[in-house]
Amino acid sequence: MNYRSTLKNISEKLNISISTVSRALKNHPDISESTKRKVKDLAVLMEYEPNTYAVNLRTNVSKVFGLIVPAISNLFYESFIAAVEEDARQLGYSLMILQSGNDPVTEIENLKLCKQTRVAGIFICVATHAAHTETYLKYIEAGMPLVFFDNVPDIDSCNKVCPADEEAATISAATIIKYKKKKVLGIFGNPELSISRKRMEAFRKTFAADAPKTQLEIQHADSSQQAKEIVQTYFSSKKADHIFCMSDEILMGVMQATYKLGLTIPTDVSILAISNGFLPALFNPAITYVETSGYKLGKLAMRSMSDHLNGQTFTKVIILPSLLIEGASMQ
Amino acid sequence: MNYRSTLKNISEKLNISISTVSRALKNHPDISESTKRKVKDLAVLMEYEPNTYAVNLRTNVSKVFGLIVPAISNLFYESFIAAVEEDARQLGYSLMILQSGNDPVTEIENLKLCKQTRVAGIFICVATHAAHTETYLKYIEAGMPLVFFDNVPDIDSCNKVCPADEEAATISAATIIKYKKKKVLGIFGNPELSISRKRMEAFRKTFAADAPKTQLEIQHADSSQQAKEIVQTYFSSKKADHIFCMSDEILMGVMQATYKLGLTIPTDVSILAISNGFLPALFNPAITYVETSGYKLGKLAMRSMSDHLNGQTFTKVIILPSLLIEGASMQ
DNA sequence: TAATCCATCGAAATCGTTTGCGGTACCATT
DNA sequence: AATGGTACCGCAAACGATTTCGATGGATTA
Repeated sequence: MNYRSTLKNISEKLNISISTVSRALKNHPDISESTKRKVKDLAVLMEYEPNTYAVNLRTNVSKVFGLIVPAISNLFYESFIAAVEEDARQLGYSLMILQSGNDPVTEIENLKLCKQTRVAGIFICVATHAAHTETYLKYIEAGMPLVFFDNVPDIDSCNKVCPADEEAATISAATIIKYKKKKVLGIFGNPELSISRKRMEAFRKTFAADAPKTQLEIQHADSSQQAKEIVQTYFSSKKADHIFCMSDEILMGVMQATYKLGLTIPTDVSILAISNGFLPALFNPAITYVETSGYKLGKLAMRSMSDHLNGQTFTKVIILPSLLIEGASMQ
Repeated sequence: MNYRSTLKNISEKLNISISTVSRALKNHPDISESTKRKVKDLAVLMEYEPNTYAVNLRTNVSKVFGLIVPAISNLFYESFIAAVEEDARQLGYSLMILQSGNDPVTEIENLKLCKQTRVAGIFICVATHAAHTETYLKYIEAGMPLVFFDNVPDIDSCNKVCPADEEAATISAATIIKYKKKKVLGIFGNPELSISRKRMEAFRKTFAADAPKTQLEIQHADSSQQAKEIVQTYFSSKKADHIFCMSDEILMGVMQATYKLGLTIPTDVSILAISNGFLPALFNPAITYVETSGYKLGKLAMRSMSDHLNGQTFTKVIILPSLLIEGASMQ
């Protein structure tokens, strides 16, 4: 690379001072048009590009956002990342993406790395078992622009963007009730996750209120494999006329179990999931789902970040509304 | 953040010079053990962390890799990224991820950004219609460590890691021949992509050599939607006993078409795909596929990058061997 | 005793950019 | 002729870390 193209370099060739070159390139009013022209022309010719590190060192801010997720290989995060990247580019920022592997220790390392890199802000979906409330608070109090998304800590005064967990579960339950299902198997994720808890409680509550006679069985699965086993075990003794899946991962396991069991959808059993939207369209019949879009959430997250960066002091919690997308997995 | 913790800061509190502090923290032999202790203790206490920008400005290298992909939301790239991120972390590097959106202009912008950021190296999967051979060469000649992956340009002397395109297609064809399929519909991606061309040619060649009497029809699809339409149109007039899918995206469209057409797999039509492995397991029956793992490719890419960084001067092309994973979509 | 050596440390330059402040020249007013 | 104003531009000090080249003082050796 022509790393050798610097302000000093240009200034020497033009016999003017470094400051003048710097100002000329920035259209400073102090500099005459003729000088600006000469400088700019030479800068283009020499393929001048400011040294990011020198700039950052001086200004102490960088045009980079940190983004921490449990794992990149995930339909939801993936689309979230894509959305954030799009908007970041628009604003002249780029993205440093870090995986925590759902490990609290790695998560902290990643946060440190972001701090070291002096990122302009951090998007973070906290790890399942991470309860570093103090750590997060430390960053917030130090003025680091922080936007939590999806799985967020129990901190009041911080910026969060979340899918409407309760609403999604409520809509799900209401839909199941509408179809007059009597025996429902609801599979949720790890109960230590706030998402799982919130969804489950809202789910339960809706049934209790609107269809108390429904036979409701709640189970928890940590992986799609577990979800699959739950369904297989369940159907070996009992039968349900509906299976609800809290997430894409669970949906995957459930679908495989129905294949194995030879269950026809929706006649033998109907299915409804909360999903990002990619998987449901893959099956036949298409699965009816309540959408929680990672992409849309990403857009919201960036807006929250921008607001913060633009000096908005009060924190806020943004909820992404849910949407029922009808497939053909219910009747 | 306690950005105020600098070498100068520490040196003042200890009444020693900045240089001594710097050396003490780096275990320089010139510094006495007692001084080292004092410095290190205070550094920990003050949560000292070197200013990355100052370091980079001085050394002119950063511990960041650039990674450019057409899109993050893609099963293959996603797992590739995950693998690279894992290894990068191990080596103390982090990842700057950029999407080109498959647009040559954006791709160049991203390359520039990488250059500006003085990344330690770049992983890049070039955009479909990108033929900036000169641009790539410029970077290579300037000494920028570059590793091309998956979709690579036609440049000889550069580092590439690719799935074994020919081999994957050859294995696919051989498998189809083994099952004695007579009428095969092969759907490939955009023919302008070297991947598509390579796979198609190898595919054709195998049939020509080993089963010349097979009725082979080749079609191209740019999206899963197109793949779906191709199958629907095809089956409206003719019938095939096998459909081959060059990629996950095509597989998606094909599967939806078979649903629509009411085709049973593998009795009505058998299916084989080249895939990352995620999708095939989702269907019932599971799709037989030839694996091209993004994850494994990511590992290889990082190895190539490391070698380059460690002074290996000769370039090389690494091919990731293919593997047939038997599902139940063929009989 | 003088010369040498080693262990410890500091001063200062350097990386490239930004910016406050001051300076020069020139023209227009009184 | 003295003053004020304006348009341009340069000096030099930051930003924080690294590193070269010495410097110092005490211990060792001839």
